[in-house]
Amino acid sequence: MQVPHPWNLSSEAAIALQHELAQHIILEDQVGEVRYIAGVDMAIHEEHNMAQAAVVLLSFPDLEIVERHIYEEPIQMPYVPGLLSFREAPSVLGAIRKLRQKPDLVMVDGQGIAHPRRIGIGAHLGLWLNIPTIGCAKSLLVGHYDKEALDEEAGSWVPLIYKKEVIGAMVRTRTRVNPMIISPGHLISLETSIRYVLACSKGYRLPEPTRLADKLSKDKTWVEPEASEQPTLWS
DNA sequence: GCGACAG
DNA sequence: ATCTTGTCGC
Repeated sequence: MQVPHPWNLSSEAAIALQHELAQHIILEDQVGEVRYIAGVDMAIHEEHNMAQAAVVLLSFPDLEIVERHIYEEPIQMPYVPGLLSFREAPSVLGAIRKLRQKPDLVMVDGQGIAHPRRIGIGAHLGLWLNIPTIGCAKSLLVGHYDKEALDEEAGSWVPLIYKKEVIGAMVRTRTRVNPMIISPGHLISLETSIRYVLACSKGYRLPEPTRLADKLSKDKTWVEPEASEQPTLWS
């Protein structure tokens, strides 16, 4: 398939590319042993037209911080509902490139396949990296669910439906707090996605990987540690 | 035609 | 995403 591909596309070209790429998304588990989970997120400094992407690598199941990196670059694309990956993925990939250890699973802020064309930024990144990914969004892009059927207790969830199909789940990661929208990205099933999200939830609405990445992306005092001489043993 | 619309 | 203080509840 066409990965890599350019990211600065017109909306029409981007949508056409999504239709093509969506054909290659795999929702069967190909998740081997999970020892490292990465969380990624991005913040914007509108005044300087800069994007600050962050990646935090955690050990699993301990969830101890192993690595954290920041990557900055000018914003290239505007935010267009349904085309978020074209705005954020380039920066996020810049941050992921700094990882010394390859993650076994990546949790992304945004939708996985819970998207109009079944390829939100979570799924898109999974395809690009060829690594299992999970989409963890704070709000809905598309889909509906039975609000009454979702219990208030942490751990409960209900399926997210779109055009008669299950595209994800509304997951209560914390008691009496708005649910997170969870959907598989690539190389993983919905059930497994929910399992890892709950295993990474530690008393906050956002699971640890994305919660820490979110915090780091907004950090203005962060100074990237001394670049090591060790070569990366993957990307 | 009219709303809805990840971050 | 970002603009922003205090405040209610576990």
